[in-house]
Amino acid sequence: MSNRNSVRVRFAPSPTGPLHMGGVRTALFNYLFARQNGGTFILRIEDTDQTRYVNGAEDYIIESLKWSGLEFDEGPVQGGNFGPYRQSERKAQYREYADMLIEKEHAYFAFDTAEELDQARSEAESDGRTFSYDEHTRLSMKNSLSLSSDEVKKLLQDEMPYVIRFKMPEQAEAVEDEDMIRGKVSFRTSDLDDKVLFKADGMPTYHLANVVDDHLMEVTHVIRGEEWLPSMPLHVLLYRAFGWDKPVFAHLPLILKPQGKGKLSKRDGDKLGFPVFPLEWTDPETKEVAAGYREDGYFPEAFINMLALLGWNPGTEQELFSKEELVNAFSFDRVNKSGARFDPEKAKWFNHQYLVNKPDEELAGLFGPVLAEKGVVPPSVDHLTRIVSLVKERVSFVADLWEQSAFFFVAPEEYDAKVAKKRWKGDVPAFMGQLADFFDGVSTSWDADSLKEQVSALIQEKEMNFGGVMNSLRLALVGGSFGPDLFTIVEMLEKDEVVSRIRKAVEKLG
RNA sequence: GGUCCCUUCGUCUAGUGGUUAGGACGCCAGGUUUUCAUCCUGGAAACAGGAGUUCGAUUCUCCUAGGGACUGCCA
Repeated sequence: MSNRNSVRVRFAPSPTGPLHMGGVRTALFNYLFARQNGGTFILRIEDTDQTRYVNGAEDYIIESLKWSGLEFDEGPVQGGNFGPYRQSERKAQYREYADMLIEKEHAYFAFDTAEELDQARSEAESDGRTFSYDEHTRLSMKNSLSLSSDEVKKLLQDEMPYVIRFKMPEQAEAVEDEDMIRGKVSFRTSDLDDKVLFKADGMPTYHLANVVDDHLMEVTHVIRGEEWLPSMPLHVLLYRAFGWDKPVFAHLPLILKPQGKGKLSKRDGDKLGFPVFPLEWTDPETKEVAAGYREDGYFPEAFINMLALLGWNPGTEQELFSKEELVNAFSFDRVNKSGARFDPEKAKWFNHQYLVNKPDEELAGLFGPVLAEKGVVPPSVDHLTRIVSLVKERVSFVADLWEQSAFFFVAPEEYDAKVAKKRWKGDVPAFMGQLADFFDGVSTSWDADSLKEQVSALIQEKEMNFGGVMNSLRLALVGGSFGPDLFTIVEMLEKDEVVSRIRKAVEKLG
């Protein structure tokens, strides 16, 4: 590594489908660590499996990171000094490194067909064992270790398909590594098998490509999901076989499903009604649509904040963090070892916090398109801003502002039956007619305070029940028993509208 | 099955060899709002089990149980 002091980390997803929220969190922790250390955040596309490549997945990954605000410094879009950043475009070099290992006798050719391997596996299974391609079995398989050099030469000349396997050291030893999150993690080589490094289709496997690229790209810290922990010893051994310094590893805890067993999956989202993907995704094959946080109305800052607290905590009681605050506060010392169950309710709470803290003008701007969708002629910016300020504390999402404020734009067509039954009775209906006449006759300034004063006086004069009248008036104006201060509503609705809504209610409710 | 990782309220988590085991989400109750929501106050709610070390373990060690990941010419 040329420059040991500068931190270089990478997020290396495989374009086999939409990026999972767990993937975004992995990217986030890489990003935070890079920014905190003035380092470089790299995006590398690991597309070595041609059979699993999904169209549009790479664009999806890039757009997801962009939406999440995780800008990378080097990657397939903007390039960099260590490109290309797609493994398919680095294809040529991997063979060279595989050959290097063969030369050093750390790897060998294996000619076993998929069928032969399947057979070996099922035979072992019927014996109650598990087949492992390792020092005990490799000599009974078809490879350059078991065959004579002439035989191998001939097979190669005949263009017999083959893979290149790593030769796990025969001498039993413990492979240890100091993980940034887990501390010392140890495996015995005798438990490990001879993994394929180079496939018959001319592409490297993840293990080879990953180690070679991390080395070539001068990656200093490998921050990835816990699912990679079992392959850590192989990777350590590969670095050693190449004679390279290994990066520092950090294996992140998994994100588990909200209920039941196992890690979070796409199905959980469908079942429990929350997104597992940052952006909406339409499967190019089935046309199935999977929900996204963006489309569901989450703010990227809230999404990122929520994700950061899933597996990491600041050690203080602070829960709301801007991206900059996260960069400063983040530390691997405070990343948990155990998997974290995802809680959709808490995700909503985060969004609510961000929504409430947003300036009313900004929310009004975001609310505009929702109104347009509802066919409402948008009011002035000032008016809309005021409406938003009155109802924003009641919602978690911009789209929900509609149900809390629709009555400001559209007169109610229906009235909450329960409220009507409880309030709209006795001498109230008759009084409501008088109230409409009163409002109609108001010639003084139309503002909440003075209207409240006058109406209160009227109620007192007629010896009406204040609560009954107020709730009935609310029912007439709003259609239900919810919403902000009643006289503020009266003021904002303006005289004609208030009068007409009361008369309409009197007519409809009798 | 094998290997490895993990284990504090329902969930996310803080924490210490001696604490009333703290906070947040959610839930419940009361207050404010003559509505609803917000907000405020309060409440229920956890150290997986068993040994050992120790004057004393939730904290250290071991075992058990439970959970998870991996075990592919997938990543």
